Amino acid sequence: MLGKRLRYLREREGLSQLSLAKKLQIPNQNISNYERGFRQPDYETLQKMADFFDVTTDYLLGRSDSYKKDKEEEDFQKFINDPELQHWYYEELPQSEEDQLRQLRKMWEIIKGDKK
Amino acid sequence: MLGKRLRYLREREGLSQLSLAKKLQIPNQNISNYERGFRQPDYETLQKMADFFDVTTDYLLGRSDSYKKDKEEEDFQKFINDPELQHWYYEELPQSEEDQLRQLRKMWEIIKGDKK
DNA sequence: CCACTAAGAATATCTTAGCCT
DNA sequence: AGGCTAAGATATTCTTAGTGG
Repeated sequence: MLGKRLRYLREREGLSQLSLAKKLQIPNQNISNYERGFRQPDYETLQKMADFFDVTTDYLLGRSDSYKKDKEEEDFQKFINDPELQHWYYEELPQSEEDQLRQLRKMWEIIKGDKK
Repeated sequence: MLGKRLRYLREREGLSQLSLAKKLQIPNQNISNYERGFRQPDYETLQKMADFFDVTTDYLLGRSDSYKKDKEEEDFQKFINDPELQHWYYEELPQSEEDQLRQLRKMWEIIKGDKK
């Protein structure tokens, strides 16, 4: 199933196996093997592909027919990538990335308010 | 990252590695190795885990902090698993599963109407 | 009971090169 | 170019115990 999705996405972008391979930093033979279902990429490569095509791994694996990321999650990602936020937040409190994320998520929950 | 998520979900359910292993039909040593990040399950097992805990693979892999499936997709899944639908649809037209899915998706788009 | 460790066996993937259209 | 195939080398996972809390 991953093979079909991968081929679909690649051709959709008008890319050759080789050009995609270069972008993903892997040999083009691997792409061929993945698309034909002869090999399964390791998780790192799977996620590279998901990132590159901007889809979920569930979509790549054929678990979901929707390529879209979770809406809420998407909104949150936009929130934490807001330049303004970065300006007043990140420079203030040096702390672990995990703690930052947890804190930001709480703030986000508050900001979006009663939508919950 | 998968390890953390897996352990979290398992303990959340109050399961031992052994009991989870039995449910997933794999040796309990594998669970231990996955949780500690020494091994990576194949995609089949990954999806078994996602199904069992009812989360996305993106969540398991740590790509998403949201465990929730895409709302739209979830609704669609409910739709196609509706017993009534199965009754009047599946028995009528024998065709490939892919075609069925494509057709059902179109119907679903129509049914949910202007929500789009 | 529960989680972790070890080591050989089994499997899968990677790499490199070549072939076909 | 673009895509596929082959085979040895490499790396990973599985299996089957066994250890310790």
